[in-house]
This record gives sequence, structure tokens and C-alpha cells, in this order.
Amino acid sequence: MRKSIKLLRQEQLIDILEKDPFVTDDSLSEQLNVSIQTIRLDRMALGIPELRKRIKDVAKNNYDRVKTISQSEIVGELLDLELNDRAISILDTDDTMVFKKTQIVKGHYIFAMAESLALAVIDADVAITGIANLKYKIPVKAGEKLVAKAKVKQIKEMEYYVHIFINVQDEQVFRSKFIMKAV
Amino acid sequence: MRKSIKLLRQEQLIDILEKDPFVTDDSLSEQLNVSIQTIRLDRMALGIPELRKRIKDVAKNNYDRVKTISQSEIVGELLDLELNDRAISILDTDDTMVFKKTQIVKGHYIFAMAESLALAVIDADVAITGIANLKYKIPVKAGEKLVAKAKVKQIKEMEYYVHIFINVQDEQVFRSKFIMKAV
DNA sequence: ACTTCAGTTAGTAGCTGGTACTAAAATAAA
DNA sequence: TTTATTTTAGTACCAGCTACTAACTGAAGT
Repeated sequence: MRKSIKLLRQEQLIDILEKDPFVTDDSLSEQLNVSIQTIRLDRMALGIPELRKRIKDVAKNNYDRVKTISQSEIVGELLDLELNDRAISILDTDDTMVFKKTQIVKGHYIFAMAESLALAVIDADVAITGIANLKYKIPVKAGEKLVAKAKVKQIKEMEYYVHIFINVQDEQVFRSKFIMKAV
Repeated sequence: MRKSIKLLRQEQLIDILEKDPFVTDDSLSEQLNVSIQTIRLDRMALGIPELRKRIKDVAKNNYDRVKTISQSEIVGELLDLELNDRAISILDTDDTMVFKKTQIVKGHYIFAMAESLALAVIDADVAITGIANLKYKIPVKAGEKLVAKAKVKQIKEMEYYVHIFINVQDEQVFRSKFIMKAV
């Protein structure tokens, strides 16, 4: 009976910090109505680092990730590029990209890889995605290395027809056709 | 004659911190071969906050963004949901989502919104995107509010046919068809 | 009733990475 | 040389801890 009070409090503590990691021990002790020492013992027991470490972790994590996912114009690493002809990029998937339930990589990461490679292969100052046809053939799991190949099939006026194939090793997991418009 | 040594140092300081905001005054003073006090005077002059504040800023910034972009299972805010029938979500775009050159929102944000709404509307424990057909009709600019409507058209065994339309005010900017597979 | 012991609280010293301030020394400009 | 700017030095203080020692609380075991 008494024991469960402690466990309950520790669960609450985890809960609070999951929702908002930017909370001091002081604030936690107020929220949970125990002394600051108890909070610290709980953190120790649970292996939860101090506020400054938590903030730094959040910062570091996202600093690196955001660089590759949304700040860079190419999602993945460009390995080979022949403008208006073909291109290859790779992307290492990790467990930040998956649906927790299934461990399957979310479609928009794969789409982002395909789209950005399609944009990169086009020799136009600026291009926007017009139409896309996608087929996800096999679900991708966290940790698998994606290799995307782009092939420009046709250039008609200001429209580019690009095919993208994404493989994991030698299995095709995704294929798509894009019609990009130069602006 | 030569540019003020002070201004040069302050430029270097900005440079270092832009590349890596996780640097202490101590490390900066070593890198720039001046005392720690000089570093602090420079930071004051430039209005650059201390390390811990910088880390916190990075953490806060990305914490909020990541929540809406990749950590949440729904990209955008779900307003209305009738399982296996229809759903509506909204997403406020901002300048972190655009190509710098054109200020046009990257396609994968719009795709992510559409895909996650398509997943949400389906009454299945787990689903993966099978096939998608996309048409980007009008480029979306930073700041525009996207409204996505999902309509389930057909359910055939374990396959769901979902149409998604995304509008900015009353103009359709995107439409797509998804075939989702329940797993 | 007395002991026992997990759980909790209190308090101290020391740490990092600073702020805010005073003062002096070095360097450049007049 | 005198004055002004820049740089360095040093002190007191702060938040938010860690690491540690010690004492207290309350209920259960015998």
C-alpha cells in the first residue's frame, strides 16, 4: 500500500517530464507535494538526468535531426548527380521516423526523400512538384538504409517527368513518378 | 588600416556560435585567444545570451516544431472525425517549412498532412500507405492555413480508398487519392 | 511495547557556467 | 604626454544541480 504511493509518484514524475522536459526539481517537488530530495531520489532511481542535461539532450537531438529532415533541401545524402538525367541519394532511417506501434517508417519520410531527389535532378533554378504517383511496395523498418535512384524520362517545355525508385538492398520498397514544373 | 581587431573577433565569435551554439565562454576564449571577460563583453555587445540560454532556445524551438511535424502521428490538428467516412484537419504553415529561394512550402509537408489524415480516418488498428496519387495544384506560401478534408470512398477487404483535398480558404491547392492497406 | 527498516526530509559542501560589478593594466588615438 | 578605448583581473552572487551525511516518520514484524 505504502509502496504504491512511491511508484505512483514516480509514474507521475515521468509523465510530467514526458509532457514537458523543461521543469526544475523545485517545480516538481511543488507539483507532487514532496520535498526536493525525494524528487532527486526518484530521478536517480529512474535514471532521469537533471534539467540542464535534459534540455541539452532535447537541443542536441533536434539540432542534428532538423538539419537532415527539414532544413536541408535534400532529404538524404546525394551521392551521384547527372543534371537532367539521373541521381542517387541514400538515407539512413532510424527510430525517430517510425510509427511507434508498428516500427514502420512513416510514408512522408520516404516521400520527402523521393521528392527532394526529383527536385535535385532537375536543371531548373526553381521547381515545384506538380503531380506525383506513388507506390509503397514494402514497408520500411527503422534502421534500414534507403537508396533512391532518380531517372529523368522526359522534358516537355517546362515540365519534367521523373521516376524515382527506392531500394533497401536489392529489394524495391517504393517507386514513384513525378511531374515537376519549373517556375 | 586593418579592420578593427575587435570587430573581426566579434565576427568570428558569431561565426563559431552559428556553427555550434553549444560552446562555453571558456572554450571561446581559448579559440579566440582572449580572456573570458573579453568574450563576455563581446557577447553583451552583440546581445548573445549565455550558453544555457542558447541551449534552451535551440531545445524550445525544435521541441515545438518537432511535435507538430514528425513526432505527432497527425500532422496538423484534427478537427472532425467520422471513422471510415470523413475527417478534417488544419495546419498553419510557417517559414520553417519553405524553400528559402521561393518561399513555397515543401511538398512533403503537404503530403505528410494528407497522409496522416488518410491514416486517421481509417478504422484499422494499423495501416500503411500502399499507393498514392497526388496533384499539387497551386503552390502554398508560408503563413497560409491549410484545411484538409478526407473522404473514404470505398472499403474493399483490407484496402481503403481515401480522397484528400487540401484548401487554402476556398481554393483547392492539392488533391490526392490514397489506397491504404490495413495490417 | 519495542525494534526495525524503507521512505522521506534536512542540511552542507562543492560544481558549472554564468551575471553584475569594480578596478587596474595595456594599447591606441589626440 | 595625456586621454580614450580595449582588455584583463578579480570579487560576490546566482540557479540548479551532485554527492554526501544525518535525522526523522510511520507502519509492520515479532
